[in-house]
Amino acid sequence: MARELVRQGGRSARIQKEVHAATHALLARLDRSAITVPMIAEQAGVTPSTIYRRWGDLGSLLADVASETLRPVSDPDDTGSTAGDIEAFVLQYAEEMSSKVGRNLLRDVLSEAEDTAAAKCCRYTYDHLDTIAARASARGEAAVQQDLIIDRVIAPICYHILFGDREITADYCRDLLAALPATHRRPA
Amino acid sequence: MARELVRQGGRSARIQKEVHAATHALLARLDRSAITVPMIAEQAGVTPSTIYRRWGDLGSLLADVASETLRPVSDPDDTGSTAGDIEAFVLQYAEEMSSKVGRNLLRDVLSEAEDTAAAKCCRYTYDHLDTIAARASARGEAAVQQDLIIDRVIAPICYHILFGDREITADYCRDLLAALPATHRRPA
DNA sequence: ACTCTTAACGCAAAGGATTTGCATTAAGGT
DNA sequence: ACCTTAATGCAAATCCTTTGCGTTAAGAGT
Repeated sequence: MARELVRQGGRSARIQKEVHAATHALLARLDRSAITVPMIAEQAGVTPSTIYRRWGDLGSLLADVASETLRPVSDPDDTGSTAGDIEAFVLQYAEEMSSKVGRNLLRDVLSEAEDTAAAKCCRYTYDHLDTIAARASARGEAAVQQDLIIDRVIAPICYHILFGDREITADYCRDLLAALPATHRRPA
Repeated sequence: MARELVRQGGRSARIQKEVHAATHALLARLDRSAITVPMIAEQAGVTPSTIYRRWGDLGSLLADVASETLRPVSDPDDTGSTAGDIEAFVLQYAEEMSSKVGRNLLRDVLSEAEDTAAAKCCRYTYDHLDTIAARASARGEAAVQQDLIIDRVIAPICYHILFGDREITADYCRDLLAALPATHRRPA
């Protein structure tokens, strides 16, 4: 993970953007194992030593980029009901993460010893559930139990993606959702 | 992950053992990020190129060693009841995996693109549950639902270890177990 | 037991990646 | 506008990784 910079404006910010963009571009057309720091540096128009000094090594840079990629661009869909919001969010999460690129992003984020990137990604999930919970309370619906959704739905999805011991289908996700307490699921 | 060797006896086997042992020894006294292939090679008394040719890179070797380390040395404890067996197994799993070394092993195993090591580790868990299930059926107890234990207990434990968003305590594990269907838990 | 084939290894040179010292540039504060 | 120093660029030094070629020994066949 990148250390926090003291100077965040101008050149530093521009270089960070260039390096991230270069990494994306390379990830899009090359296998992860074929990508090197000097390659990224060249594509970004910086010297390798800049990347080494800011990010430490390739793994940290990839983790940083991955956690940035996984940052949600918008709030989860508002379907009108809490159960619907949760289902929509979970299905989208599962689809995104179980794809080949999603699995790679997950791996990059989780394989760093410094778990800043992992914490960031984890927070995105909690944030989405917060948003859904806020809507629920605005509608006067029962409170959303975040932890239960993480433990009973998100966690098994991640487990199977990482260990590769089963396919993540929409039906499987719906089964997980159906096993939640009644306040969190759609009426059957 | 190591490719499968055509010749498995004599020298090859000895070298594999030496390299694994050397990796263990280094892992025990150095930070993972400080370990290199040449270091392992020297400690094992082989040339680096041998390691590169057999394992490909450091990550694959570490994944191989980690999956070997995680191989269980014995069957799960027989506590006399299925619920007891499950609880004992889960608590031990959680303790082993949530420790610093356990977390590192998990990371090493999961960060490889080739998921042979991950599949191996995953299988160990299933095998243990199989053993517990066989005992249950020998005792005439209800069948153990493997998948349910993976999804509802093992998966959340792994999720929180990997993302670092909460401590894994014995109480937390027991809470997960208590939420299982009655046939899988201890009487309250 | 002996031979044969070739997988796996050791060695060393070549090719890259990573680190580091020093000069330069430019953020952010005065 | 000036000053301090964080962050970068450059290049040399170091270390890791790959590769060609000769050697060793595993496993099959006789």
